[in-house]
This record gives sequence, structure tokens and C-alpha cells, in this order.
Amino acid sequence: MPPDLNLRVLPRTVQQETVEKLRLAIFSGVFEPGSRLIESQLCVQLGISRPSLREALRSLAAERLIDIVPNRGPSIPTLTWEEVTAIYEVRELLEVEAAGRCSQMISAEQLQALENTLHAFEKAASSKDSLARVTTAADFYSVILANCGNPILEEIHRGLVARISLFRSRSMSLEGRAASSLAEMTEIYDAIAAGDEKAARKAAGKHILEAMAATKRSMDCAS
Amino acid sequence: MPPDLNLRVLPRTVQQETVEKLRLAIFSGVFEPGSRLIESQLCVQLGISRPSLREALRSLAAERLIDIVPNRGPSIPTLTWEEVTAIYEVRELLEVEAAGRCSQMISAEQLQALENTLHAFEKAASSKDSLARVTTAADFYSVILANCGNPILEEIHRGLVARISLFRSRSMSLEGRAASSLAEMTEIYDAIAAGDEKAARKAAGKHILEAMAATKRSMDCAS
DNA sequence: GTCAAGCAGATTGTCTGTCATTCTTTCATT
DNA sequence: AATGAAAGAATGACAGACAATCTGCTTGAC
Repeated sequence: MPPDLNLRVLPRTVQQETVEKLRLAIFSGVFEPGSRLIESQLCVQLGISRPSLREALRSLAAERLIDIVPNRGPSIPTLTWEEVTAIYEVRELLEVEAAGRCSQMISAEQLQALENTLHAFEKAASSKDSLARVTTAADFYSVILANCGNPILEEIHRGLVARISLFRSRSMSLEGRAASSLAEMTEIYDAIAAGDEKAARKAAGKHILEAMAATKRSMDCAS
Repeated sequence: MPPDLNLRVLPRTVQQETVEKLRLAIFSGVFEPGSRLIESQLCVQLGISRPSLREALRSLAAERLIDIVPNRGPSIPTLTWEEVTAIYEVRELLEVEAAGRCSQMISAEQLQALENTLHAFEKAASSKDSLARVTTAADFYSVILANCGNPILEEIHRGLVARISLFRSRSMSLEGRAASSLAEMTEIYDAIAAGDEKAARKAAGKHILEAMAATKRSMDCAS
């Protein structure tokens, strides 16, 4: 018998669902950055009690998806360019490593899955659905991170990407960014498919730098 | 006037203090790995109400310092060797990068602070206080991470180190580990003081690998 | 007219108490 | 000895309440 067979059926608690709902809401930009979240309002909107909501908010605060200031309550963080840069820099570290490892150990089946996400992004890139562009691009990374052999790397990467999801959707909407992004991602895929670790790392690094530059352009426009 | 001068006096809430108390308790091994935390017991011990405690527990769960299974409640995670390895591997990524950056940008003042932590560890290494050995070693890294120019790197590193604090204290108690650890840390310090980025990265990488090997030895002993 | 002081409403921090649901353990039965 | 059921324990969730704090607005003074 496998030692840690995880057959336990996890009942979904109100708190859990609330965390996920709010996380999704934050991703999709329902809340303006800097805006405050009023507990009583959220309770009504979500149809839950205050204790359950507050527990969910503490989880999100620990993930850095919201800020909580004592006696002022939760609010959506307003990231500065410095913070966004810092996040991109760590993402670069993680993704380069993950792409390199992935190229050495990915299975044929998972490689096929990676190709599928790439095609999905290709389709989304030529469409007008900006949300689809971001999610399909995220799926592409997810497959890479899931096949790098290090679950911690994956977990931390997911947390970082979540924190800058808004900026990613903005930069992905820039003229021509989706197209060049597709080219860079294809390069990463080709290197991984060829099992070329060095090329995979290089392509992943280049992709992040381009994404960071695009984000900066979009931030300059906005401000 | 500085734009984001942070003068706000942060009132300490019960929830916050509870998180810190519990975090410290987990670090110092008050709870056995795998043991369950009973809400009602903790409430009495900490002198707080259940809602406040539950909020604190959600924060700790998001930090991965405890596990919470629906309808079973919180417990101290039991890390497998695979997970510990994964954490060490990411730590290596982060610390090597941080040491390299630090060597290029640390101020004279902070370099002095780094030297002080090294001396503090030297003193602790020759003593019998195993807790002091771990905390002073952690202080040494903290200074490096605080001076790498990337607060996100620092934040994530802190989170990872927290998750394996128990293992670190165990491995640091191994015969001779403190001494060799001191030698490796001195090497890191010298490279940073000399502004030699390549040497700093190399020394930091070597130190982590040694620490990981020591942890593995201590885990093999225990099991 | 402008600025400061103070007041009222809104919001959060925290607690008590309650109840249903789910686990855990013990005990009895086969 | 293995199975099954029942009692006890613990968690998930809610409602309600009250003090402390913050926010914005009105009032008053210069």
C-alpha cells in the first residue's frame, strides 16, 4: 500500500470557498487597487457570516493578496514599480530553474500537455479575450512548474504570479505583446521538447525580461 | 516629504500576537510534528477566544506552518525528506542569488552588521545553546537577504527557513556541524567583504549543500 | 474665507454563546 | 478477533453584542 495515499475526500468549507471566490475576484480586477474591502458588505455579497469572512481574509493577507491594517481593515494592495520589479526578478530565478529542470525530466505525456497549452494560448492570443490570454499563458507556466520536480518551486511561483495578475493582464493587452509572447513561449517549448537545458533556461530568462519590460510600458501608460 | 513615510503606529491586535506566539512555539519545537492542535486547549492556554484563535490559525496555515484538514482541525506538518530537499533546493537558488547581489551592493555599515552576526554565531557555535546556534545563524542570513536589494527574495526566504526550523536545529546539533558551518559562513562573509560576486555565490551554494547533507544525516539518525 | 475642534456615523476587534456536522473512541455484539 | 453502533469530543458556522478606533462632516473661532 502506498504510504501516503491521499484518498481523503476533502469537504469544501465555507471559508475555503470564500478564499477562492475572493482570490478569483481579485485576479479579475473586481476590486480597484487601493480600495478598501468592507467586511459587512462582503458578508452580504457572499452570503456568509463575519467570522467565516474574517478567517478567509486572514488567509488572503498571509498570501499577500490583500493588506490588512489594524483598525482599518483589509484593502487591495497598490504595488509600486519597485515591488513589481522585485517579483519579476524572483520569478525569473524560479522560472529559469524550472524550465531547465523541466527540459531534463518531463514525460512525453506532459510534453504533449505543454504543447496543448501552447496551442490554447495561440488561439487566445489572436482573440480579443484578454482574460483568456492571461489564463492560457498561466496554464503554460503551470505545466512547466509542475514538471520541474520541485513542488516548493511550483508553490512559490504560483504565489508570486498571483500577486501580479493584474499587471500581467494589462501588459498582455499591449499592442503586439501577445504575439511576441507567443514567439518566446514557443522558443521555450522547443528547447524543452529538444531536451536542451541551456536553451530552455535562456529562453525562459528572455521571456521574463520581455514580460517585465512590457509590464513597465503598460505601467508608464497608466500613470 | 517622503511619499510613503510609514509612521502609522500599528496597534498590536490579539490575532497578531497569537500568530507570533504560535509561530515561536512551533519554531522552538513545543509541538511534536504530526500532533494535533486542539482549539479549545489553545484558547485556554493563550487566554483568547475561539474566533481570534481561528483567525490566527488560518494565517499560519497560509504560511504552511501548520496543516488544517476540514473537520479534523490544525496539526503540525510532518515533512518528508523529499519536501525538505525541495525546500533546501529553493533556498539554494535564493541564497546564492542574494549573496551574489549582496556582495555588490552592501554598505560598509551593513557589512559591519554582518560581521557582528558572524561573531555572534562563532560564540554560539562553541557553546551548548543549540537554540542560540540556530538563531544567530539565521541572523547571519537575514543580514544578507536584507541587503540583496530585493524585498521579495527576503520575504520568501524567511518563509522557507521558517518551515524547516526544526530540522535546522537538529542538524546544527550534530557533532562538528557548527564548526564547519562557521567556516563556510566565514567564507561567504569574506567573499562579500571583498566584493567578489562569483566567490560569494560559490560559497553560499556550498554552504547550503553542506547544510542539506547535515540535515539528511540527522534525519537518518532520527528514523 | 480658512482652518481647527469636536461630534456622529461607520467599521473593525473581540468576545460569548449556540447548534449542526463530523470525527474519534469506546464498548458491546457476533 | 473483527465488526458495528453509540457516546463523547472537536470542528464549522452563525448570530449578536459591545468597546475601541477611524472617517467625514458640521460647527465654531480667527
